[in-house]
This record gives sequence, structure tokens and C-alpha cells, in this order.
Amino acid sequence: MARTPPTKPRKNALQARSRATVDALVEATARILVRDGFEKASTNRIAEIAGVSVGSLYQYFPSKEALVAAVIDRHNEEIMGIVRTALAEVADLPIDKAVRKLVTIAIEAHRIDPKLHRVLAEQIPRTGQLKDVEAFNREVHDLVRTYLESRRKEMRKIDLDVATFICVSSIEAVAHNTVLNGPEMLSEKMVRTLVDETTRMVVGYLR
Amino acid sequence: MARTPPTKPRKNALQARSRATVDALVEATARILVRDGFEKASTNRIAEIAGVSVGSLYQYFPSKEALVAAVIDRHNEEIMGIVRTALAEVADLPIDKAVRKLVTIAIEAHRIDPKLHRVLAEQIPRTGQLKDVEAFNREVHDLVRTYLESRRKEMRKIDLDVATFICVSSIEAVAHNTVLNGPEMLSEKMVRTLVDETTRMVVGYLR
DNA sequence: GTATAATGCGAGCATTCGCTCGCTTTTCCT
DNA sequence: AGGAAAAGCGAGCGAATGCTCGCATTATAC
Repeated sequence: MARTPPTKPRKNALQARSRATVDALVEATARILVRDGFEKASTNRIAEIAGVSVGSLYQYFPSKEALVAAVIDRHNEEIMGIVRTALAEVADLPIDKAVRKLVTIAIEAHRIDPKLHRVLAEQIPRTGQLKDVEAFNREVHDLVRTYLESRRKEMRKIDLDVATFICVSSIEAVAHNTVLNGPEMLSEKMVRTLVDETTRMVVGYLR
Repeated sequence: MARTPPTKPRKNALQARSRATVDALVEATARILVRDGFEKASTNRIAEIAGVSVGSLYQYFPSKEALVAAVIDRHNEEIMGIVRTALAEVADLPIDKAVRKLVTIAIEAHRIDPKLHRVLAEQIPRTGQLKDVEAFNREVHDLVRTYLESRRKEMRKIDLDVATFICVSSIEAVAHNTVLNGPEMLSEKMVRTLVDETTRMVVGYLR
């Protein structure tokens, strides 16, 4: 048999299979969380649904918590992606346009897999994940603060950190509660009204 | 054997002791939740800390969930008491004064046993308690809505339910995040600033 | 082709948990 | 005093869970 080239020797095969296994496990965890809730999500069950053995599960995730954390990370990354993109797009817009976009985006972000979002928000005991949640909040805060800083001339004199804190908290809460209150509040018309009103409040506050 | 008198026959003795037992159990549950978190709060442990046997525990609480629910109810009742009182006091005040008071109260209410509040918010899987939380939110919403209705002339034309939803969500979120962010944000000065700013935002929005 | 390492397997262990049940102690009533 | 009812007790059961470990299977290297 011919020689195998020196490059790319020892991790291909390993990755092809194990990557798939890891993905299947995370996906299975998410599905069980949505379908049966946190309490019913045992490692045995997760492995079963993923079509993987418990033993293999524990080769890639040291604990059940790690598995759930992976699901949370994936979800958070999705949301952060949206938020980052939105804030980049908004960088050159005046405050009123920017806030409107951000409010819209906030609701949209919460609408990604709302069932999973609900389970993560309501059923997952935040044990150890505190760091992650904090980092998440921190990044959002910093991004928004940076934007506001660049638009300071449109604003009244105001402590930037306080303003950011209040605006982010409020927008997030409206988006969160809107989505959690079920599909009733998610009619096109309702969403538009909420975006209008929240934007009005925040913009009015900032300047 | 003589007849047992019709009035107050069968619950006196029961109440002196059992009242104390029930209280001890609820108190112990709260303490364990704060000290060790939800996961460590087993019924055996709760009974032990309460100085009561597991058997007795199950005479008064049909399940662990019921015990936790009792703690939540107690906490919610405390908060609702404050909120109800505040809204009564505020009924005759103009919007700016009223909102300021409500924001202050919201933070104060969240400051009742903040550690317990944090555990309840972050660690308790909301399973079955959904109804209670909904009822709680509902009552707050209705109280605030009623106040705003009585002050409509001071306000711009606006959908009352939407306005209530946005204001309550925002105020609650600011209070919640303020308290959860730890004692750093709770200096006298900081709190005053937050109250000022949040009040400004909400009042500006409403009129 | 064969040795070696990577990956996967799953019965089962140790532990914990929620909860029951047969019994004792305390309180009340007469 | 005496007996019935209320309250309390706690060893322990059955079920479930997170996780281990010795072995089987598959891929890679040469």
C-alpha cells in the first residue's frame, strides 16, 4: 500500500464519529428537555434517544450538568449571534432607528425555539451556569453601552452604565414576557404595537 | 359514652402542636433552600432540620413539591402584601409621584430575603407552580391597570393593557436585576439613582 | 495482515430520594 | 382515671438516577 502523507495523521477518523456522537447527544438532550422537561431528562434516557450508549455519553460529557450546559451554550450562541449582528448593523443609525431595531431583534431572538427557551428559563436549576449567564449578560451590556457611547451627542447627560442597565433590562423583560405569555401575544399586530411602544419608552428615556 | 358537643370538637389539640410543626417545616425548607440549594433539599433533610420526623412531614404536605410551594406562597404573599398596600397608598397621587413610589417599593419587595428570592428565581423548576406565578402576575397587572385607568387624564392616548404590561415588566426587571446583581448595586446612592432613572423612563413614557 | 489506538457498549453498582406504615406518645374529653 | 383521637415517629422499601468499568467493535498505521 502507498505511503500515507505526513500531514493530517491522527485525528480524522476519531473526529468523524465522535463529532456526530457529540452532536447527537446535545440534540437529544434538547429534544428531551422540550418534550419531557428537565426532571425526565436522565442520562440513560438521553443516551437512548441519541442512539448512543451511556458509556459513550460519559466519554464526552463528564456529567449530566455538562450536557445541559452544552444545550444552553448552543442556544445562547445562537442568540448572541443575532444580537452581535444586529448591533453591528445598527452602529451607524441614530438612536430612534437603532432602538427600534434592537427591540425587534430582542423579540425575534427570544422566538428562536421558544419551547426550549421556556424550559431553559423555567426548569433548569441554574447551578454552576451562573458564570455563563453572567458572561452573556455582560457581553450584551458592553455591546449596547458601546453603541450608546458613540451616540452620546443625541442623548441627554446621563450615566451610561445606568442607562444601559435600565434599557437592556426593560427590553429584555418585554421580549421575554411577550414570548413566554404564549402565542396569544404574538400576533403580527400585537408584536408591532409592543415594538412601537417599547421603542417609544426607551428613546424617550434616552434623550 | 357521652356525646361530643357540637361546637369546636375536633381540632383544638391538633392545632397547637401541628401549627408549630407545619411552620417549622416551612421554615426549615426555606432555610435549606437558601443554605444548600434546591437539589440538596430532600424531604428527609427538611424533616431533620425542622426537628420533625419524615412521617409527620407527610401528614401535612403530600409531597416535596407542596413544601416548596408553601415556601413560595409565603414569600409571594409577603410581596403581594407590600404591593397591595403601596397601590392603595398611591391611589390618589399623580402619576409621577405614584410611579416613583412603585419603583421604590418594587426594589424593596425584591429585597425581602434576597437570598431566598434568588433561589426561588433561579433554582426552582417551575413545575405545576405555573398557575401560582400566573395568578401573582395577574394580580399585579390588574392592580396597576386599575390605577392607571383612574389617572387616564394625565396620560396620552394609549392602550392600557399594553402600557401596563410594558411598565410592569420594566419595573420588575430593573428591581429584579438590581437585587440579583449583588450588594454592589445596592448602595443607597445607586438605588436612588436607579429609582430616579426608572421613574423618569416610565413617567416619560406614560404621558 | 496485524498491532494499536480510538470509539462504543450496556449491565449493573452505589447512592439517594420520596414516601409508607405500624407503632408510640401526647392531648383532650368525660 | 381512662380511653379515644390526634400527632408524631423513623426504619426501611422500591424506584430511579448518575455514573463506572471491563469488554467488544471499528478505524488507522505500517
